[in-house]
Amino acid sequence: MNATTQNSRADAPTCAGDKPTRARGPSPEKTIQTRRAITTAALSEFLEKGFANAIMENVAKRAGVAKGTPYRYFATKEALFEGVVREEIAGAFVDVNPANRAPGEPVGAFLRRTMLVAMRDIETKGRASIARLVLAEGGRFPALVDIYRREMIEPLVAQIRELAIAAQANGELSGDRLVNYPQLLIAPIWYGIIYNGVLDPTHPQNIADLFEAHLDMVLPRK
Amino acid sequence: MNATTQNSRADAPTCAGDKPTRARGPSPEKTIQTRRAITTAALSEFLEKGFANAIMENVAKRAGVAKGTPYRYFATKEALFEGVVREEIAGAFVDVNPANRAPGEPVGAFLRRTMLVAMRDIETKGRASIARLVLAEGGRFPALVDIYRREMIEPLVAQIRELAIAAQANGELSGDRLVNYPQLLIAPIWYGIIYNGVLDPTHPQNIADLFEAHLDMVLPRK
Amino acid sequence: MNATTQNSRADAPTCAGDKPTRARGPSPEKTIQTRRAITTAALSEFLEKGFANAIMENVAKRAGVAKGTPYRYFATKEALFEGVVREEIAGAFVDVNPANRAPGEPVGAFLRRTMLVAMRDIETKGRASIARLVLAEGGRFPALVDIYRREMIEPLVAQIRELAIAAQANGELSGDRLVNYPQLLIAPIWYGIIYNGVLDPTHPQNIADLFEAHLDMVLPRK
Amino acid sequence: MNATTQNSRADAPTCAGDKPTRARGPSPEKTIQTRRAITTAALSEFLEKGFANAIMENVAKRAGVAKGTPYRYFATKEALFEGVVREEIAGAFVDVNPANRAPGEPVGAFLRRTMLVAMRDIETKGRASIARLVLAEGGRFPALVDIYRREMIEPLVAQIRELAIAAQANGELSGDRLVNYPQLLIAPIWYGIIYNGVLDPTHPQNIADLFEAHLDMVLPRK
DNA sequence: TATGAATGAGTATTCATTCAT
DNA sequence: GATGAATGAATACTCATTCAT
Repeated sequence: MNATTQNSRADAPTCAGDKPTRARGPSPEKTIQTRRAITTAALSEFLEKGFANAIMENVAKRAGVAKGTPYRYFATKEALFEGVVREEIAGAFVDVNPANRAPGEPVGAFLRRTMLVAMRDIETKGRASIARLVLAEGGRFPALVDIYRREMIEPLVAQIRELAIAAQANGELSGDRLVNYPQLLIAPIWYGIIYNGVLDPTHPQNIADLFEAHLDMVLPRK
Repeated sequence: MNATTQNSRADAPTCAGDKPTRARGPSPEKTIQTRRAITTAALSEFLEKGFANAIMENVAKRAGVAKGTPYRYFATKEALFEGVVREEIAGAFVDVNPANRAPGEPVGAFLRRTMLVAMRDIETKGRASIARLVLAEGGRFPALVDIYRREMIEPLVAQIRELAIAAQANGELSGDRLVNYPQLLIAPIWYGIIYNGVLDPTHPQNIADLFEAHLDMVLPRK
Repeated sequence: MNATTQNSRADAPTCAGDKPTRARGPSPEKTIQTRRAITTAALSEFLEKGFANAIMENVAKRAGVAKGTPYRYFATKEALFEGVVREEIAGAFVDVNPANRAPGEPVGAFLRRTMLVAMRDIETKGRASIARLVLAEGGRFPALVDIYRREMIEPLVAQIRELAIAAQANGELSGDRLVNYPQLLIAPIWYGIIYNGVLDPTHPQNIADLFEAHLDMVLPRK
Repeated sequence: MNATTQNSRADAPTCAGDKPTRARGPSPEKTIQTRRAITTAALSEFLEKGFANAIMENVAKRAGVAKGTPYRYFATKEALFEGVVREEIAGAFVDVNPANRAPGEPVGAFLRRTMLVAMRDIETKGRASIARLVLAEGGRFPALVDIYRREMIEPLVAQIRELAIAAQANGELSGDRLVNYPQLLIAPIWYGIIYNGVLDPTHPQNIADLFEAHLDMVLPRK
């Protein structure tokens, strides 16, 4: 807010006439950094422990701030959780916009070069973790699930339905099952997510491979 | 089921054909009733609130017993949770034993008359709920997941793999994707489970329909 | 372990006309046995854990009876404790009655052949344990301490005072310290009791040796 | 004692001779006050009730803090007990270092002007109470007893042994009983401690008088 | 008399949240 | 804005005691 007015104060044992280059007042950059440190720390904590077992003081420690500081950014633990997960959800969308399909490009090919590619790093980019968090805590945070559904699931399913229609039109697909149940296309991805996260974390499956095999069955190349 | 344990009184050696020897002390039947009341109550509580938010005293209240009574049966909240879920898991197995396939019966037909049928009541019989509980709490209860995987997932996937091989052999199935990834067959079920439980409980999908559509794509009739 | 004790009932599947030598109704001997089993068990439990940490159910188990049985003999845990300790106190008295001193026998000699001898088995006979129990729990059980003082300490100290007077009279003892503070004679015994029980149980002192050295200083032979 | 720790604020580098740099956060002095209030309260509670019957909430109340506050300083009731008793033990040592004996001063005289004097306020200074606490709870807190033995008993007994040797050398003492059993010198003190604390609190003995009479018998003046 | 299932008052402990500095 | 000491509601768990059988 008051840009460049305030110093971290510790840096400013300013006695008479000893004035720093920057004026006093809170530095907005620092605030933003602090906030990011807190959300990052909180995400880790929530991913590791789940909401109920996450401890606010741990979040503060991980972020390198005092116990009370997170409360300056989020009024409650719940608000922190929702805020953090909401932000992460926002960046996790997988886009298979039919408009990007090249003219004459088979739907299968299009999905392979877009969605399948996105699946390669679903684990490393944290998207799978967020999905698991939503699954585990969704029951207690319907608002979060609403966002997730609205921003992630529904748009994706809608795009897939369009693609299914196109695939039906160009003969790649026989029958209307995928048109009626476009979710069937992403079901293996969810399976991979829960398998790797919960069912058998010690023997993780490659989600992309799983998805590719599924594509091969449902939308065979050629 | 617990006939052996509970009838200790009825089995007791009686004299002139009349009343049992064991005349003193509390009745074992009551114990069994109490235990059942507690596990039932606990299951509801855990399903509603999750492990961390379940309150032992609520369990007792729901069961109509005193606060301390559940501790006579389960040493800790954790033991209660594991005990209850374990018992439920035991009764949730879906069996598609290939040995039950009629000679000459197409694999698709077999799956439709066994697995698809089982899916009709997956929600009402509590199997879906248990699956969700395992998903939500599995991170904190690896032992539970181990059981679930060992008793539910792995046997089922093994059976499916066998069926996939059979399907490949009799020409129902082209390619070996389902042989390599038999999980793909049940992925839609998991999707339905998490969809109905978390992603959009207000618009539940019919899991059987979803599964049937999937079967139609992967193992078309005729 | 308790097979022998507990099946007293199982051994008597008495049917019609098969009548035991003893009539029915409670056998007074058995009652007495049960009572003794309980007090013995309770003493061990209290000695091991102290009053507060002693558990009634453990007492019952050690005694080979059901949880409720001790309550038929002692109304409360406190009553059990007091009853048990009281009984033990009764049997622990060390008698140095001056009347037993042989005519002309030096007081020192008399004490060596009576009290010193009693000290040899103070640990093995449980007298030291009881003393420690009284010390540790006396604060919470003044009534117990009253008994202990009245039945053990005061009579003993009175006897010692008499002996001190006699010793003074016959020239064994110079000065009236032991007449005024007869407790000084038994102080080393108490020291030994607390040393062996609390201060350093791993290097127990021989209480009799300690007491003898003390006697040698205070009432030297010849 | 804690001068170093507590004056951190006063020591802070100040500018033109005015207010300290550390302007933010709670004051460390208050922390020290709180801690002391808690340990003091805890000591009273433990002395009155013993460990098992002491109630944490009472400690907090006595200290004038909230129920949770003691846990900021001591992780558990046990830690609080050990911490408090440990601190008290540290300040309770009775020193009769032979090096302080004046040249030519009789050992008896030395003990009268050092140890006997220390005995005058053994009850008022809380040393007797601590000893009783160690006696009563030592069974459950061996670590505490270890400290007590290492810091109090053993050094004292070692010093007494040295003095006994000196007394033997200068003819004050005949025989080697006190050299072999130096504990005999302090036995009356222990007797007084347990007598006043447990055996007959309503008729407390003057421990110093008791000890003096003992000295008179063992190390007579002149 | 004896049994042991059930009771529920009593307590240690945790941790989100507040607020004086 | 930031700090971290203090707060106190919430809860798991224990165990003496009761009483129907």
